[in-house]
Amino acid sequence: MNIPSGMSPRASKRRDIERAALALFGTRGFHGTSMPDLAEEAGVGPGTIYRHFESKEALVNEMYQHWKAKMASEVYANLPVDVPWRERFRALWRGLFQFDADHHGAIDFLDLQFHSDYLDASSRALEQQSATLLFTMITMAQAEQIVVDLPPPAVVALVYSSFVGLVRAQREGYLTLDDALIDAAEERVWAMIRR
Amino acid sequence: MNIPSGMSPRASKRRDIERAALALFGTRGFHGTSMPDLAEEAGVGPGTIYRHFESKEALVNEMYQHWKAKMASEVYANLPVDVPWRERFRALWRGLFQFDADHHGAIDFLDLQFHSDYLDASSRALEQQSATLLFTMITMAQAEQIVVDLPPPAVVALVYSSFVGLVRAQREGYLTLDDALIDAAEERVWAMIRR
Amino acid sequence: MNIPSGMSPRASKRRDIERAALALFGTRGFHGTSMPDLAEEAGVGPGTIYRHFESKEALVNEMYQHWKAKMASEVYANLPVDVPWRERFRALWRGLFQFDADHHGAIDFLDLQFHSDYLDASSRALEQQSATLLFTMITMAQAEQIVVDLPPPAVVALVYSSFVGLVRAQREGYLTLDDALIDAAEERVWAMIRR
Amino acid sequence: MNIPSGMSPRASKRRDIERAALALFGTRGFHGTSMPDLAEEAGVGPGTIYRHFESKEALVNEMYQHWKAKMASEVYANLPVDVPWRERFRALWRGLFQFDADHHGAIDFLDLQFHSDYLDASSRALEQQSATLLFTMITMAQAEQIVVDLPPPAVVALVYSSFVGLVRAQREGYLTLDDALIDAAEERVWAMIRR
DNA sequence: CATGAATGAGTTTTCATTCAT
DNA sequence: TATGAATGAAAACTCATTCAT
Repeated sequence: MNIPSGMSPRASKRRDIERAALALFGTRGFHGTSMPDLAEEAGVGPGTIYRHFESKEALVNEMYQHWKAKMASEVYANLPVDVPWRERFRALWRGLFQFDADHHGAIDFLDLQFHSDYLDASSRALEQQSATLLFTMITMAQAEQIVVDLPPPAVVALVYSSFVGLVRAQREGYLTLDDALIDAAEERVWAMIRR
Repeated sequence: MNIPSGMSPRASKRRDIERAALALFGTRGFHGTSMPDLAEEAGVGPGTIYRHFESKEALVNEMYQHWKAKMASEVYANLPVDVPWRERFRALWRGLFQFDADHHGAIDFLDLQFHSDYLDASSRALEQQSATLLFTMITMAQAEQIVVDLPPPAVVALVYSSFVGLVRAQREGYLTLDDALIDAAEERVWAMIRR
Repeated sequence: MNIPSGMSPRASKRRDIERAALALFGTRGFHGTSMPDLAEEAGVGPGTIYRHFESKEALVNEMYQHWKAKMASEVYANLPVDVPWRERFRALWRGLFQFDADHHGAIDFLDLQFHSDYLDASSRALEQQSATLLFTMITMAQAEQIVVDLPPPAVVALVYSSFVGLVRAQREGYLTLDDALIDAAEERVWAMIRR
Repeated sequence: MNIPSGMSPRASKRRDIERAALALFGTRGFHGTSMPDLAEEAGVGPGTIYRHFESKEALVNEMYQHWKAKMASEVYANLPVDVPWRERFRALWRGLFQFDADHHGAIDFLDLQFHSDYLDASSRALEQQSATLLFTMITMAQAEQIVVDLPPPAVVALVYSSFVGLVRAQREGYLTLDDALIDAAEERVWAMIRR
C-alpha cells in the first residue's frame, strides 16, 4: 500500500475520506452524495468512514469547520498590517485565490454547504465569526473614508461573491484564472468598493 | 376550495406544486427535498404530482427552464435599446432585483440548481443561451470602449454574482434591499466594470 | 386479495404486521427479529411496516402495551367479586390459561420482552400497574388471613411464574395443557399460597 | 495488570470475556449484545475474543454448557441420598439459591438463552439431560407417594419456574432474597408439590 | 383526475469477523 | 499472542414511484 511518508495508515485513510468528501459534497452536494459513493471515491469500505466520523452530518460539519478555519488562518490571519488599505485589499484578494489554488474544491465546498440546515451550531458560529471579522474590517476602512459607505454586509457580499463568481466561472470552464486576470479583477473590484 | 378565477382546478394544483417546488428546491436543494414533503407543502397527494410531471427530475428541469425563460423575458428582453450603456446597465440591474422581488425564491432556486448533474440538455441549453446573450452584450459594450477589457465571462460573473450575493445576504438577514441600496450598489458595480 | 370482512385493507395489513410481530418477537426476541423477516412473515414490503409504526421500537412498545392492556381487561378485570378468595383464585388461574389459549403466543411475547431496555416509559408504567393490581389483591387476601404471609411480590412471583412455567413447558412440547391439568395445577398452586 | 495468582494471562483474559458475556448476554440477550460491547466490558480488544472462541455463537454455546454443567454439578450432584424426600427437596431448593448467590447472573443468563435457536445440539443435549434428571427424581418421589401425581414435567416446571420467578423478582427490585424468605418459600413450594 | 397506501430499491448505519502489526 | 483498524454484509429506515380506489 502506498502511504504518504510520516502518516499512519489510519490518518492516511482519514485523509482519503476527507478528500473524497470535499470533492463529492462540493460538486453533488450533501444530500446528493451517498456514503457508499463517498467510500468508493475514498477507496475504503463504507464501514470505515464511521470509524473516523460519527455520522454523515458529523463528517460534513467537521469538514466545514476545518475549511472555514483554514481559510481564516491562511487568508484572513495573514493580512499585512500597517500598510495602506489598498495594499491590504490586494493581499486579501490574492490570498483568496491562492487559497482556491492551494485547496482545490474547498471554495466550492464551502459555498455549496453555506447556510444548510444540516450545519450545526459550531459550524454556524464559525460562519458568524468569519463574517464578523470581515464586517469589522470594512467598518474600519469606512471610518478612514477609504471604502464606500454601503452597509458592511453589502460590501462583503459584493467582494466575496465576486470572488466566488470568478472561481465558479473557472470551474464551469468559462475562464482560466491566471495571475493577470486575478490582478485585473482585483483592480476592478477595488474600484467597486473604494470611496 | 379556493381556486383562482380563470384557472381550472387542474391548473391550480399544478401551480401549487410549482410554488412548493420553488420554495423547497430553492432552500433545501433537489436531493434534500422529498416528494412527500413537496406534496404536503403543495397541499396535494404525492400521487398527484405525477399527473403533472413525469418524475422528480422532469419537475426540476421544467421549473428550471420556466424560470430561466421567465428571467430572460422579464429582465433581458425588456432592456431599452438606443440608450447609453450606462442606462441599459441600470435597467438590467433594476430588472434583476425587480425579478427577485416579483418572484420570491426564484433567484435562490436558479442559483442552487446551477450546473447540477440532474439538469438535462434542455436546461443546459437555456443556461448557455442566457450566458451567451450576456457575453454578447458585454462584448458589444467593450467594442464601444464602454466596459473594461476583461474576458466577457469574467465581467458577467462579477456582475451577476454581485447581484446574487446581495440577494443571498438579504435572505440570510444581513441586509434589506430597498431601492436606495439597490441604486447605490448599481453605481458601485458599474464603477467596477466601466472602462 | 383476501380481506377479512369488516376490515379495511389498511387495517388488515396492520393486523398482519401485528400478528407477525407477536410470533417473531415472542420466539426470536426483539433483537433477533429483523424488519425484513418481519415483513416477509407479514406478507408485506419492508417499507409498509413504517407506514403503520414509527420504528421497530415503537412497534414493540405498541404491541407490549396492547397485550398488557388486553390481559388486564380480559383476565384481571373480569374476576368475580363477592365470592370467596378460593373461587376468585380459580377464576384468575383459569383466566390466565384461557388468555393463553385465546391469544396464541401473547404470553411468550410478554414474558420475553419483560423489562427490556427498549421498553419505553408507557410500557413500564403499564407493567407497574399490572403488578400493583396483583400486589393489592394479595395484600387484601392476607388481611383476611386467607393467603400466606410472604411479601406480596413473592406471592405474585410464585403464582405468575408457575403459570408461565407451565405455558413454556407446553410450548417446548413437554406437556399438553388440558382442562384437567390446568385444574389440578390450580389446586396445587392454591395449596402453595393459602394460609 | 492484575492477574489472579495461578492463572496465565491468557486464561485470565478468557475469564474476563466469560464474565462479560455472562453479564451482557444475561441482561441484553444474545442478539442485543455486540462483540465490540462485549470486548469493552471485558477490557480486551474485539479481536482477542476470537483467539478464545470461534464465533459469537460458539461463545454463547460454550457459556451455556459451562453453566448448565456447573449447575448440575453444584446443585443436582450434591443432593443428599438416603434422606427423606422432604429433606432432599430442601437441599435442592437451597442449592438453587446458593448457586444464584455464588454465581451472580448465571440464572438470568440460562433463563434468557433457554431454547434459543442459536443453541447447538450439544447445548440442547445438556438441557435435555438436566430436565431428564429432574423428571426422574420426581417420578421416583411419585412412586413413593410423596409427590403429587401431576406429569413430572409439570411438577418440574412449577418448582423451577417458582425459583426463577423469585430470582427475577429480586433482580427487578421487588424483593430481597434472604435466608428467611428462601426457607419460607421452600415450605410453600413443598406444600404445592407434596402429595 | 386525485389520492394515498404500498412498494422495493436505495439510504445511512451497525457489527461479526479478519488480519497486519 | 493481543490488538484494533478495516471490512462488507446486513440491519433499520427512507423515498420516488405506482396503482387500486
